[in-house]
Formats: sequence, C-alpha cells, structure tokens
Amino acid sequence: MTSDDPLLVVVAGPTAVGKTSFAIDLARRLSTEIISADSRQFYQEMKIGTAAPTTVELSQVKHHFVHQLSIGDSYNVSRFEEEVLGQLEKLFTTHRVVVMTGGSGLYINAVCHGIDLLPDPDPVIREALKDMLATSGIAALQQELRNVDPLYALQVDMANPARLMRALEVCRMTGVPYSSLRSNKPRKRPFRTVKLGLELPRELLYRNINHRVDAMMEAGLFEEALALYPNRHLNALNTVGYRELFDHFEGLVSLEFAVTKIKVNTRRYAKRQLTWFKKDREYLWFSPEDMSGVMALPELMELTAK
RNA sequence: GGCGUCGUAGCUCAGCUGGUAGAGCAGAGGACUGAAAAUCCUUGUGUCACUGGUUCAAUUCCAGUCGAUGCCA
Repeated sequence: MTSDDPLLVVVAGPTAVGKTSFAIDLARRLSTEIISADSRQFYQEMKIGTAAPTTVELSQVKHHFVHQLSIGDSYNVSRFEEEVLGQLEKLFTTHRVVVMTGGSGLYINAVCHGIDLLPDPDPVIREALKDMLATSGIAALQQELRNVDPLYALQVDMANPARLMRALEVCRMTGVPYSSLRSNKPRKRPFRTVKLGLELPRELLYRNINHRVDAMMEAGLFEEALALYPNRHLNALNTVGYRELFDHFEGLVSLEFAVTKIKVNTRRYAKRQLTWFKKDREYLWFSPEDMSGVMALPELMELTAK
C-alpha cells in the first residue's frame, strides 16, 4: 500500500453517538461521498425508527446504500460486501477518498477485510432446522453438529441456536464441515483504510439515546411502525424500535412500556456495538466534537494539503 | 392530633416461629463469518431508616426518633 492508493475512511461507533452528522461534515471537507453500513437503513420503509439520514442530510452529501431496499427484499453481508466493493471501484475513479459510516460491525468488516465464500441460506433447510429446534430442542442441534463438524462444535457458542443452525445449514448444503470452509483470512483490498471510532461518555450516550427515542415518537414512529405491522414477521422488522411497538399493537404492553423498552434495548444495542468495535484494535477513537483531531490525521492531512 | 401500615441492592419487592440477606427489572462485562439494530453467554455486599433495649446472637422481638402512606378527626 502506498499513499497513491485510494483511502476508505470508516466512521463507526455506537448508535446515537453522532455518526451521521460527523460523516456528512467529514465527507464535505473531503469533497466526497458516503457509503452507509447500516443494516437497517437499507430499507426505504424504515426511516424514523432507524434514525436514517434526513432528506436534507441526504441532499448535502451523496449517500449510497440508504433506502435502496424494500423490507421484503432478502439481503445479506455477502451481497453488501460485493456491492460496496463495486461501488467503491467506481467512486475511486473520481475520488481519492470515500467515507463509509454505520453501526453494523459485521458489514464494515466484510468490506474492509472480506468474509469467506459460504453458501447463502437455503430457505427449505433453514425451515427444517427451525422445526428441529422447536420440536427437539437445542440439544438435537448440538448433537448433529458434534457429528458433522466436531471441530466447530468445540469453537462455537453451543447455547446459541442461530449459530448452530447456520453451521448445520452449511454442512447440509455442502456436505462438508462448516469449519472447513472458514478461513477467516483477510482479503487484499485495492485501497487503504482508516478506521475512526466515535465515542461519548456512557452517561451522555445514554441521554442521547433516550432523547432520540422520544424525538422519534414525536416524529411519527408510532405511525411508521403501525403501517409496517402487517409485515412484522420479516427479518428487517426484527429491529429495536419496531418490535416493541408491535408488542403494543398486539395488546401485550402499554405504549409507555413499549417506549421505555425501546430505550433499554437501544442502550443494549449500543453496548454490543461498543464491544464489537473496541475489540478491533485498528480503530482510532475520537469524540464526535473532535473534527479537527480527525482532520489532523496524516492520511487526511495529505489529502487536504493538495 | 389519634389509630394503622410501611421504611431491605439504582427501581419494585421477598425474607416463615431471631443465627449479619435474595429475586425480577435496570446496570456492568463478553462472544460474534449470509438473521448482525439479529442471536447468545457471564455478572447481585447492600450502614437491612436511625438510636437504644432484650438476647450468646437482631434485618427479624421491644421502645423511642425520623420519614412515607392510609383511615379517623
């Protein structure tokens, strides 16, 4: 990698830390565009509850991968990786730097380092495994995994049905152990990467989250969720901010309780994001206020100097 | 003012007839390869309101003080 190679600046961090406005500010300073790496802002029907960039924000900087899907579309990390790499190739013909921002750590990793080539889920097999879990319990999944992929059985969290089902699904589809297809080797990318993590004191972050949820309700989250309620079983809608309201529509909980629950679950989501990003030692951490600190990074100084 | 009830973890509360305390929620930490805003794992010491008394021993019994609350006036 040389400084002639184009640069991807990743702006990550927990939800409600201020990634959107920071990334827009940064992209404008660098005269470039934004790739969104947010697995829920992909869906055009989910605007308020995902805190997607507003129309004003979208008009300030060209965004990619925002609202490009409909909730019924099936999508996954692998497709995201492929499509973003394609988009970056185009953008790098006219830009020396591109900003990617979002809170979906797995998706960011897929773009930066790649993921192994594994089969997409087969709906029939996945259904069969769900049935198996429902009727025979997790022990049955664990047993099958020990038989077909003893190596992975030792590595995986055996208490996590989602992990077990995915592994078994791949084993059944390919006929070989899931673990034999996992290399976890980083791919070479034709660009350099700088990873920025935005961070706020926990207390402040949680205050932001609570306020933002209230703001979402004022902005019409209730109505947005109600309109999507008939589609509540879609994966896209298995999302904080929507499923709590669905519980309310079902008559299970009061509206007040649902809103409180959204706040709690959003805080937990933020915590999980922090755990994910903190583990990756490549991240450089900044306050969302500290744009000058970010602009002083050598990789960015060099871009703006010319 | 009188009578009663209550005062235990950030919150809601359990603690039978005395042996220094435990649940849910919140919170904290972690995992993570096509569901990832998903999915899963781990994690509960606090002057038991305060001050005295009884007792080998008091969160638990007794008295008083303070606070909360209900009914009566």
